[in-house]
Amino acid sequence: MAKIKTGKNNSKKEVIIEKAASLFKSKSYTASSMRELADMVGVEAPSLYNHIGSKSELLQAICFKIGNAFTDQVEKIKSSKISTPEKIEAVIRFHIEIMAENFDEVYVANHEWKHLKEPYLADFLSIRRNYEKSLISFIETGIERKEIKSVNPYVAVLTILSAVRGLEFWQRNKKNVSLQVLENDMINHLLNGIVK
Amino acid sequence: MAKIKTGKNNSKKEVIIEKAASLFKSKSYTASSMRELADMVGVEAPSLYNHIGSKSELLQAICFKIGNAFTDQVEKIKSSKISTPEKIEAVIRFHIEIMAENFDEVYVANHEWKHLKEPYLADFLSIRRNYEKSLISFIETGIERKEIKSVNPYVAVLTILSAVRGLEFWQRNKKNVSLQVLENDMINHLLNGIVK
DNA sequence: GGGAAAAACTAATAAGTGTTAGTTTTGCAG
DNA sequence: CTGCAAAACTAACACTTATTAGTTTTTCCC
Repeated sequence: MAKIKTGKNNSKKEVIIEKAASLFKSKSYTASSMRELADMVGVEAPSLYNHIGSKSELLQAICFKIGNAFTDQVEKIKSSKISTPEKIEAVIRFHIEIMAENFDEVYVANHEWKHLKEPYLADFLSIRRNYEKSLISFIETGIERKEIKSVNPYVAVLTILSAVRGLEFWQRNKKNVSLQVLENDMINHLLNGIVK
Repeated sequence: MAKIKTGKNNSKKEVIIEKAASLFKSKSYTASSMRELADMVGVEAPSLYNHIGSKSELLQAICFKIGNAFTDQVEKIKSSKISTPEKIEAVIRFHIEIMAENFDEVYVANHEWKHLKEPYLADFLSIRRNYEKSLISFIETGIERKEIKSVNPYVAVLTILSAVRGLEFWQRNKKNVSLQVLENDMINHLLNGIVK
């Protein structure tokens, strides 16, 4: 029995997950009710359970979709032979890209992962830790190769990742600053600073 | 009738707010119950209402305490006659300082302000917007004075504020990186970059 | 069109929510 | 020691929560 297609090329389960991401983003996971989600989907709450297992399964789907997207991208960069500044530039670019395409999901993964249940919480944190380690080793290699100043790699990664995460605040100024300016300026700032 | 002092020099209301910040930080505002908070204070839930008006009043107290702390500091810098890079350095330093001293409150203000009720939500957002504007005008002045590269001021502020906000992730590595290294490295990174 | 599976519905449950009412205990001023 | 106010308590309310059970409707292949 083929899965039912609704509208585009998404199963109903995927539609529910998308709407859940939007709802969880605007109201937070705990403050979102299955009844509200059902309203958005256009159905009564119990009907959701014909397609999903539970509320927390929705959060899991969102968090791991995003976690895996970032991990996949960083693995690609790891195996490419470009300079360290170029690697960092590539990281910032795919962060912005993933965020632009999956804004709600990224937001939810960043803000609501705390409400994952074990063992998913531990798994998610492990994914994040590994991702961080990959970036730290980029910086370490760059320092060895004298491409990067002799800084504390952990602090550099913290600074870069935090700055990039802050893109979630950018939306409200969409009109004033284009995606291109944002991307290029942030890369320049994080690589070369802003002092003349 | 003097306020009752418990332990140090805090009224019971202040103790409740402190515990609330700790609880809201670890479980989020919506997922925290007044019964849990009461447990932490060592009292039954209804007794809390002898000292506070409501759950959301606690969130208000936390958010505006932090919002005002940041506003006060930025006003001081505004009226000091130092160079723009020095101003930015000062901003980063007091962010780290306020965060080190009021970790839970800063975390809650950053993550849970969404659950403020009107008109407090609008007030809080207004405080934040004004704070951002102050920083943007620092950068603009710096560009005029040729102290700062000709960058988009909004993006520069977004980058700096986001990086500094990311300090909330630092705690788990307290052992590895000292506060001094963190502070100095981040300032250097955000001013001068990391590329050799 | 008949039949089966998928997915919708209504009704209900058990647990947890913030908060109020009413009462008892505590702690201090005179 | 008396009296009074502050602050604790228990009991309860009105509501919302995620989820299950049981039933009816819809969808779709043959």
